[in-house]
Formats: sequence, structure tokens, C-alpha cells
Amino acid sequence: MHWSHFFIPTLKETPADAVVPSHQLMLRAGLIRQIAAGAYAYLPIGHRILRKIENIVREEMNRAGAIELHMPAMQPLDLWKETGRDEAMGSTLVHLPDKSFRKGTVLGPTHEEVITEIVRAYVSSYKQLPVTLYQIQTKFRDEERPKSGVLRTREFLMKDAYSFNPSLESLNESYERMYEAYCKIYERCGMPYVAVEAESGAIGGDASHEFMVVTDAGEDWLVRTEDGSYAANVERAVMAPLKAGPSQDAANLEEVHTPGKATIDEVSTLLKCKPSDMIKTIVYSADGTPTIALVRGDHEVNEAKLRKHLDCKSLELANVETIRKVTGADVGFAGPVGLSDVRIIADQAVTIMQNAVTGANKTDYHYTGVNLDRDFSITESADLRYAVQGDAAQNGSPLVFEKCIEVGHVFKLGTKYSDAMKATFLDENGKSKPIIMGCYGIGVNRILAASVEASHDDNGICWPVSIAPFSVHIVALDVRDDTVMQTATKIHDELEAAGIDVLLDDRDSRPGAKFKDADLIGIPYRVTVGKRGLADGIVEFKLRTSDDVEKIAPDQIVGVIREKFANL
RNA sequence: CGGGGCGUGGCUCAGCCUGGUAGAGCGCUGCGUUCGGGACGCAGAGGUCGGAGGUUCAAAUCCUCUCGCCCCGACCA
Repeated sequence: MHWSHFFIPTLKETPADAVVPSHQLMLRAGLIRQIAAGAYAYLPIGHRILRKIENIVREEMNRAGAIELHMPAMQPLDLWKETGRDEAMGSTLVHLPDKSFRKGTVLGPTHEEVITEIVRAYVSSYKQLPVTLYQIQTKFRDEERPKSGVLRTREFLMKDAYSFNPSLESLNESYERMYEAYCKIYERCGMPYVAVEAESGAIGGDASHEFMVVTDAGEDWLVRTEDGSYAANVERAVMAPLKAGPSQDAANLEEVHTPGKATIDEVSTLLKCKPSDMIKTIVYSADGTPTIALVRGDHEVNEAKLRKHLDCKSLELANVETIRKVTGADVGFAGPVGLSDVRIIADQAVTIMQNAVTGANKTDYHYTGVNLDRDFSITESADLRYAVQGDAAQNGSPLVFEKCIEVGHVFKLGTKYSDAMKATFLDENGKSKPIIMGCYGIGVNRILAASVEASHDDNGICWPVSIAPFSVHIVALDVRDDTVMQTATKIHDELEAAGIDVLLDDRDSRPGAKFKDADLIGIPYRVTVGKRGLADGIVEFKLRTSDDVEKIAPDQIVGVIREKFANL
């Protein structure tokens, strides 16, 4: 490809709206153009990269036995009503206006409903199972706040695969195979990924892993141990129980006046104690029943853990009236002392506290010197909180926290969708059973953006060969010199004939600008052809990621490059 | 959805407070000199100042409404 015949609108300056490196560099390198909040055009260079990623994904999916199909982005709302996800997705689900289209049409944010509709129509026997189907398609989600360029958009490309299995063992096999395919995909894309245990979220199901790329531009947190033995989404992370400190003399239970001081910060400041000396008492409504969670003042309740522990369908913070009724006080003065007839679940860290401070269940009063068993009792204790800095994993290894971006997610769905949509099959004994499902998603554009986040320097992007828009970038200097252009064109043609993607910068620009652009768009191998070099009988060969320049005879450069690619 | 910020040529921004001929740099076109890490000179093209309404003799500038975009937070398969 000749640059002058292509379309690569590079920018010298960084657009002001771009904040994260991947966004800045993708704009500057001419990969994308923003059309609206959360909607981007992929310009030719960006498009080529997406295609390369897609091909890797496709190859690995096919190798793992998944079968490609294509489903519509436009979907009947009725399908979503069958699973109740029309409400669960809330405003994220994009509804087409009734008057401009058929009543009740939505744009697919994901395709569990549609794929289940297809499978239930055609699959009726165990003999047709298992089967894994996938597509690579544009998804629509009306995100409240698109951000960070291409990392969080309202329209995005996703590879979504769905497995349909006759048994849990079969599901586990499909899941395992997808998990391994995902690892290969990220490896082939040259991405430093981490597979972490994850919560399964609103999609339901009982097991899932996320594939994360560590980057400051990310919106998620993962925790892992320094020894590499454990990695999890922070939502999911399980910690070693805290050990009790040295035992203190039990203080007397005392009621203190704390007028208007309702928060942990206010009370700890007033009483000159640490937040970690306080017990945070949070009243929830679990399936409509008031339920109390206790965590240490410096900890946060992890509602996913609490929900799982309670095994309840709905869990929300209790409203003000409920809190008044249960505690007899305004919000901010709740405590476990004196409460009965309500389920109280204490986080493990609370069970080892001594002489704690809590609300007194009396507006404007707190207790000090509160001790478990002597002053209050709990129904049970459990792990209810988010991991924090200083926690250790269950094997005792300290947890480290890292910001990350999710690039893939594998779930075991179970029968959530097949139950709701009556997707059943007859087993060997002629018995009707719901099909067991798994689903597996990869954010294709996120791989692109995460790859830039993971691999760039001050001058631009550094693509791995596998997903680079071109493999070799020939910079022709002195383009009006016939020898230079003949040599550069010959190298270009021969590389192209050898099946290597090559870009020839044949623009009549000054060398500095061409080198800057070359670094910016980040093609892994660069060949410089100039009058000066040719006079010495050489062209220059350089890696994007290195300053070392190899001088190679023009008639040997193609062989050298072909050899490199043969070894990849 | 709460809080903050910003909309002036393809990009970066000045001008607005204190109303009076729409500016600079980059990029673009032409000519010339240059030519190994974003050159220079000369001559050009390109803007309903996001939109609507209002105040005024006069609005990019003041007022009201509105739309869009970015950031923080909440939310998020």
C-alpha cells in the first residue's frame, strides 16, 4: 500500500477532549474519528487493526469448535420480556421509537435472548448437543456516560459466543475450551492479560472469569497476590480473615452525645477515634425483610457478597422509614446494641473488634466501649466486605490492587435463559430438560484500545506484529530521486508478493515529518530508503521499539524480513 | 442522573470581563528556496463564532432558553 493512495489523517497536536493515552494516540494516528458521544468511525488504519483482531478471534473460536453465525442487531422487545431483561437492562437497552419503526423493537446490547430463541426452535434432542455458536457483531448500549475514547462506547464490536450443553459436565468442558481459546487470543494479540475470578453480574449464572488488561485508564480493579497464585475482580476477591489485635481491658459501655454527627468521619473526628474503631451498621431490605450488615468503619459492604450470603433476589438499602422503625433513630445513629428481632450479619473483621464505637439507636447519640457478646449479639458472621489495601489472600500472600480494563468475560449461565424461554431437550431417557448454557464475550475494540494502552511510548503506538495495521513501514526519503523510489517500490512490491503487509510512505514530505508519523502509527518494522544510504549501498532496518539501526543491502532486505516473518 | 468545565476554520487556542471591521499557530492550495527526526519566504482558500430568542443604533462578547462534547461521581453484560 502506498501512503499517498491510502487514508491516514495523522494529527500533530493532541485533541483537547482526549484524556487517556489510547484515545489521544488513536486520534492522532488517524485510527478513529468521534462522530457522537460513544460512537466512533474506524478509519482505514483502525479498521485494518480491527479486522486483524477479528481474524485472530475467529481462528481461535473455530479451532475451539465454535460455529459462526450472524444475528440481527434489531430485536423484538418481546424476546426481552420473556427473560425479564427488558427491565433488568433498564435504560441501557436502546429502544427504537415506535412511530419510526415497528412497535417494540430494540437494538441488541447482547444476544442471549436471540440465540436462545434460535436454539429452542431447532434443538430438541441430546443428540444435537453440545453446540457452541458465535458471532462478531455491533452491540448497542445506551451507557450513561461513555468515556475514555474507545474504551467505553455506546456502540461497539463484540464477539459473543454461547454454548448449549446437555449437562453440567458438558458445560464445564465448553467453558474450559472457551477459557483456553481466550488465553490464546490474548496471547496472539500480544496483550499482557490477567484472568481473574469475577462476579457474574446481572446476566446471572454461577461462575465466571474476566480477562483484564492492567492499565491506569481502566475502570475496574483487580486484586492479585504477589506470588501470582490468586487473581480476582475486586468485587469478588476473598480475603484471609483478619487476626484479632492484642486484647484490651474491656471498657464500660457509655452513651455519648454526638449531635448531628451521622457519618463515620464526623463521629471519629468528634470522638477522636479511628474509623477502624467504629462499627458501621447498614440496614438493608432483603426481599423486603429488614436485614442488618455490620462492617468496620473503614470498610465497605460488598453487596454482591451480602446478596450471595443471604441468597436473596432483591437487595437494596432500606428506606428512611424502615431504618427508623428498626433502629428507632434517624439515619446515621444505627448500631447493633439492643436490637432484636432482626437478622444481623457481621463481617468477620467486626467479630474481633474491641471497645468499638457504634450508633446508639437514638438520634444524636453513639456508644463507646462496645464489645460483642457482652453488649450485643449477632445472628452470624461472614465475609461481607470489599478487600482493601493491607488485606491478604487466603493463603496469606498480600493482595495488590491494580486498575484494569475488561477485555473479555466467560460465564457459566446455567439455565437462566433456557428456563425463562423454555429451551429444552429430550435426554437419553426421553426426559425433557432445560439446556444448560454458557456465554463468552470479547470486546473487539477494547482489545484495540487496551493494546494501545499497554504498548506505546512518548512518540506513539507500538503495535505487536499480529495486529499491526501493516507489518513493515517503508519510509522513502527524497521521493523525487528515481533511484530511491525505484528501490523503495521494489522492496514494497516484493514484500507484498511475499504476503507481508507493507506500507510505503511515498509522500513528498520532509524526513522529520515522515519519521514522526512512522513512530506515531507504530508499525513494528521500519525500512528507511534514502539517497544518503543508497550512496553507501544500504537501506536501514529498524524496530519500532528499538533505537538500533541495521544497515542492509537493498537487494537483501526482503530476504531478511521474510526470514523474520518465517520465524514468527 | 448529581457536580464541574467547554463549544470561535480540519487541529490547538486567543478575543468575551469593559458590545463597535473575526484573529494567531499548525494543517491545506500555488510559487520559490530547502530536505535524515514535525524548515522558511511570498501569495491564497477556508469561519451563519453550536442553535433559537431577547436587550441594543450595533452582539462571538450581555440576558434567557436549548443542543452538543469532555471530566469527576453514581451506574454498568
